[in-house]
This record gives sequence, structure tokens and C-alpha cells, in this order.
Amino acid sequence: MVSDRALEVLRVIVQDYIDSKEPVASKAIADRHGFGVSAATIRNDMALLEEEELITAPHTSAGRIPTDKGYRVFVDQLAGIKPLTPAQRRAIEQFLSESADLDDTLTRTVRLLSQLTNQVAILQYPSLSVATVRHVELLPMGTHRVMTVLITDGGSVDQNIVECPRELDEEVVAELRAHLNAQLVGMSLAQVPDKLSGLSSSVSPQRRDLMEAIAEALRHAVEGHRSDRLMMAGAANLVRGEPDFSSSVYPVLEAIEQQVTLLKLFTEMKWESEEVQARIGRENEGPFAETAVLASAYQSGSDHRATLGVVGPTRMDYSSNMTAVRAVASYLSRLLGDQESERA
Amino acid sequence: MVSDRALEVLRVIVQDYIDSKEPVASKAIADRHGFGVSAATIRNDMALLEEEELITAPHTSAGRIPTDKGYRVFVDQLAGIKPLTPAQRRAIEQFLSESADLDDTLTRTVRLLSQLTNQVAILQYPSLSVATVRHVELLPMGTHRVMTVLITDGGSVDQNIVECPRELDEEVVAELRAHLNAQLVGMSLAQVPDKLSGLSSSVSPQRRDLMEAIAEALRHAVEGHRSDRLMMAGAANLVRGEPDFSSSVYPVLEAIEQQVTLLKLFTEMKWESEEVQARIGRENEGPFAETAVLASAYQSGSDHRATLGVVGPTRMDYSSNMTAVRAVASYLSRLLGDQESERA
DNA sequence: ATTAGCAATCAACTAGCCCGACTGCCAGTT
DNA sequence: AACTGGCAGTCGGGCTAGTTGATTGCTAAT
Repeated sequence: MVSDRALEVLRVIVQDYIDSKEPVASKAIADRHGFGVSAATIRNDMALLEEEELITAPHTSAGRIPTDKGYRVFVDQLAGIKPLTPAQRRAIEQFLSESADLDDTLTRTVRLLSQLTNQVAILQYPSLSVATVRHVELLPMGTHRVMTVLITDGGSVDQNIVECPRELDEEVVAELRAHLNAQLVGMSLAQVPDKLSGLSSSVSPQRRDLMEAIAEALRHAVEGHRSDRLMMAGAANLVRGEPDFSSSVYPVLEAIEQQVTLLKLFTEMKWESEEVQARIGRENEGPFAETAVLASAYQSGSDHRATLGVVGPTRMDYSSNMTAVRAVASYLSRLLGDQESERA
Repeated sequence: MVSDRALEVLRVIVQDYIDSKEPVASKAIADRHGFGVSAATIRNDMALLEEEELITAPHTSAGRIPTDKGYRVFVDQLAGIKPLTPAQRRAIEQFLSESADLDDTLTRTVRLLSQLTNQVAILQYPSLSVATVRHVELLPMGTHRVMTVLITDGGSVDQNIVECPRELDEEVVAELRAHLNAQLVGMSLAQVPDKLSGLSSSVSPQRRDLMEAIAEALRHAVEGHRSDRLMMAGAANLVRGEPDFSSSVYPVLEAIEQQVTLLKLFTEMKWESEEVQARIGRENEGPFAETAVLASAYQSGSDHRATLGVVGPTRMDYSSNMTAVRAVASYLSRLLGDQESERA
């Protein structure tokens, strides 16, 4: 039951509140924006919006601020798409021009995003469980040790030392290497452990113990990759501005560092659509109940996706931040895609 | 010209101020600590300490707080060595028992340190310029590409794709691989680029272009490792407590994230002695002028050292934090040393 | 449906006051 | 010479009361 004008009033309230950080008064709206109506009329609309719980008054004689629900409506229905500013575009260009290895790219990306949005930026490491095996290398080291090297198509590599039960034989190693590669290359990391258990029974008995030890090392390597992790940049932005935050910032920063809450959040969001997702205020659990989280999936490999986004106060510039998140996600996808094809 | 008792008074002031965060009054000292003298006498000593600029009064009718100089004297002359608490010892034990690969070890270490001290912990990545080459692998991929893999004794690995000017020949690759390993294994990363330039002239002319491309890839890999970086944990601790911060915390967090100031600081300190170093207040430049930085070198490889430490308010528990930094540095050194010898 | 006007509300600010926590100093004691 | 007790002086911080100004809600008129 909210009129079009009332929605327009909501938009104005959100926008004004975002950049003034002050409750917005009816008079200010009537004065500064081109509604053809008086403050009293705006007040009526505001009463309506308040009834719908889209805005609220912090105290009797103050202007109104949006509620979580109000932000939600704003984001879903009212936020226009702000194009990137030239400065932002330039920043991304510059960033693109200097990419190096994977880790460096990710670090730069998350910093870029935090600079573009002036918020804390979060980037989930590409989960390698669905990366595929490109090559397995066995390197004899001395007479009783062999180093296993597992190389994935994402360009990441892991290595382990294996103790050999018996004297090493280059021929045996070569054979096992060939065998392993034949069986594992092209396989997704998630499948590797299963495949490995089958493998040791397929080699001749006198090599089985060595095979078993190597399989164990490879399982370990895969395991190490499975753990999802996050990178963060721009923590300072959380502290900027708000002098009162002391109480509220601490748990948020801590939760970001612990990672687990955010990872859960990200996996919850991920199955949804292509676009930038927003979780606002109480839509989030626990420490993030007073923040907004914007996130978008990015293409982190041939057919796998991870998530990146920003965390900030619910009072944030949704329009431009969502644009920035979307832009960075798509640039990063493209970048990783390029490296991918370069490498293939 | 400060009597022994006056120094004792300074110690008490520092200690009380650290845990109460309140200026310390003469009466409180006379009452709570077993000086056999009256408050008036303490006051006389305090007047002396004030003359020496070791303590100062925030306003006329308040107790005294230590100055930077006061903390300095405390750290250099008065701070006893607090042994680790059982809880701390247990935390370290547990940490030790779960180490995985290098990156994981470092992440855990820096978190451990931040938990032990309740401060922001900083850890400088082991600079790999002085790590040595363990193995170079060349993997043909299709007919016109080869992947170079560089493995160092620190357990880190880097790989690149090289475009081959001509059709690949497994024999050629094998020969180059043997050649590269013969020349590079055991070499420190810092020496690799020089060595590489010599190499291409030592192969037959028809292989020179390939060799050159490979050398370029390896140079790139080494380059990626050279850049010093920092890890941080416990940023939330900066925000804990202080409600006034906003103004003072923001620049500090930002400077930590930018890394450059701290890296400079660390390299300045490093050449000094074996022990934990403390830089207090204005002894630091710029953003850290109101913080204390404790740092210690750790052995990050056979003969290279990097730095780790904590950043916190000048009002911090120097005794136990210095103990923690020392303990963690030495545990980490041992851990890396063990991996080293395990691998060798 | 809109408006103007008016009373009511309440945070934020100010001024004034007092209280209590210290110090500094001095004169007296050991 | 070192220490102590006592006392006056200073000043931050907390309390109260009063004032201001912004803003709403309501009502009656258009």
C-alpha cells in the first residue's frame, strides 16, 4: 500500500542518510528535492513508510532512517546502477596491467576492491577441490626418499616428501609416475582420494608399500587445498568515520579474521543467481547483524566459482559498491580465464 | 640522579598503569605496595621522576603516567622476565603439533602470537632470495609448450608456462633439464638470475632460443619470490578497549596494511642483537608514534632471518609480550629448522 | 489529497555547582 | 638528611537545571 511517491521518498531518505549519516527530516526532503509538495505531505508518506517498517525514527523529534527492510527494498527496487567513475575505471586498468602470479593477482584484486568501495573487501581463495590434476611428478631424493609434486590446472603446486620403505629404483619410480599420471591427470581434486585407494591394488605387490606411501602424500596435498580460506583488505575502512564503533567494530573484525562465519555466509549465497547478492543487517547472523555484505561469485577456473565481496555498515552506498563488486568479479573472472587458456 | 627507590616507583607506576589504564596516584602506591614509606615520600620521588621526564601528569590533579622515555627505562632496566603461563605453553604445544606446509605454519604462527599477546601480530615472510634451489623440472605440454617448475628448499614451488619457438623434442627437454639442475641446484635464489644469463651461451645454438625462454620464466619465478611481504593477525585487538580511537587507530591499521612502513622498520631493527627489540612511541616514525613495536628475528632458513613481532599501544604488558615474542620466534626457528633437516 | 499551523517531544548543548582525587609545599620529626 | 603529616590549591568529571532547536503528529482548513 505504498504509493509511488512514498517509494521515491524512501529512496531519497536512503540516499541522504548514506551521505550525511544524519536522520533525514521531512522539511529537508521537501526543500532539497524536487517534489512538488510540502513537508507535511512528505510527513504523511513517511508515516506510511514507518507503518510498513521501512523507516524508523531514532527518537521522537528526529528525522527518519531506513530500517534493514527499507534498505532491502531500496536495493531490490530503487537502486539505480551507477556506472564506474573514470577514476575507478583507471584503477582497474592499472591493476589489470600488472598482474603476476595467482597469489599476487588475488592480493591485488582484494586491495583494489577495498579501494574502490572504501570498505573491507573479502576474497575467497579459489577452492581447488574442483580444480583438476595437470601432472604428478615423482622426484627421487637420495636413496630412501622421493618427493611428490602435484600440479593442478589452476597453476598451484604442492609437494611432499615420502620415506621409502626400501631402496629406491629409478625404474620403479618411472613406472609409478607413468601409472599415476595415466590414472590421475584430468581428474578433479575431489575425486583423487577415491581414485588413489583403488590404485595401490593395481600395482604389483612388491611396490605396493611405496605406492601406498605416495598415495598418502598425495591425499595430504589434496587435503591441504581443500580448506577454504579468505583474504581481507581494507580493515582500516571499518574504523574510519564512526567514533562510536569501538563496541560494534570489534566483533565484526574478529569474525572476519576467524573466517568461518563469512565462509558459511558465502557458501549459503553462492548457489543463487549470477548477480551481486546483498545481505543486509539482521538478514545476517551474529556479528554481521549490523553490517551489510555484498558478494558476487567469480569464475575461478574452468568450471568452478568462488566468491568475493565487501563488508560494511548497512548505511553504505549500495549502488556504487554493487557496481564495483560486479566489475571486479567480472574482471577477475576474465583474468583467470585468460591465464587458464594461456596455460592450456 | 634517581635513587633505587625512585626506579622502583617507576616500575610500580608502569605496572599499575598497564593494568588499570588509569593514572597512578602516590597514595595508591604507598598503600598497595610494600614500600615502608608514606605517600608524601613517594610524591617526592615522583617529582624527581617527573624532572627526569620519565613520568608525566595528564593534568594537575591526576596521578602520573609513564612517558615514552619512562617505558624505555622500564623495558631496559626494570622489566623482569615473566615465564610463559601454562596456558600459553599449552597453546604453543598444540600449535606445534599441527603444523602442515610452510604457508600454513606461518598463518598459524602469526595467529598464535596474536592470541598470546592480545595484540596485532606481524610476521615477515621468509625472504626466499636466500632460499636455495632444490630442483628444476621441465614438463612438456603439448607440442609447443613446456611448463617450468622451480622447487626451493623452503618447500615453496613456482611454475610458469613457456611457449616453444619450435617443435618440442623430449630428448632436448631432458637434456636441458639435466643441464639446468646441474647448474642451479644448491644455488641461492639470489644468484639464479646471474647464473641463468651465463647458461644460454653454454648450450648448442639451435637450443638457445628455447633455453632463453626458459631462463626468462625462471627469472620471473624468482622475481615473484623476492618481494617481501607481511602477514597480520589480530587486527581486532587494536580496536579492543580504546573507545577514543577512531582518530588514532585508523592510521595505524592503514599503515600496517600498507606494509611499507613496517617493513622499513623491521629492516632497520634487524641488524641489531639477537634479542627481542622494542621501539616505543616517538622512537617510531609517523603512524606508529603512539604505539610500541616489539620484534624479534627468527631463523627462516639455513642462514637467513626474517622478523616477527607485535604492534600495540605503548601501554602494553612488555614483560609478557616480549617473552611471547621471543618464545614464538624461537619455536618457529626450530620448526623451520626441523623441516629443513627433515627435507635435506 | 494537500496544506498550513501549532503544540508536544526530546536530544543536545550550556552553565553552574560541587565533589573528590591528586599534587606541591612547608614545617615539624626522627 | 631523610621522612612525614597536614593543608591549601588545582582541576577533571559528574550532577542538575535550564534552554534551544529540530522535527514530528495532529487537526482543521483548502
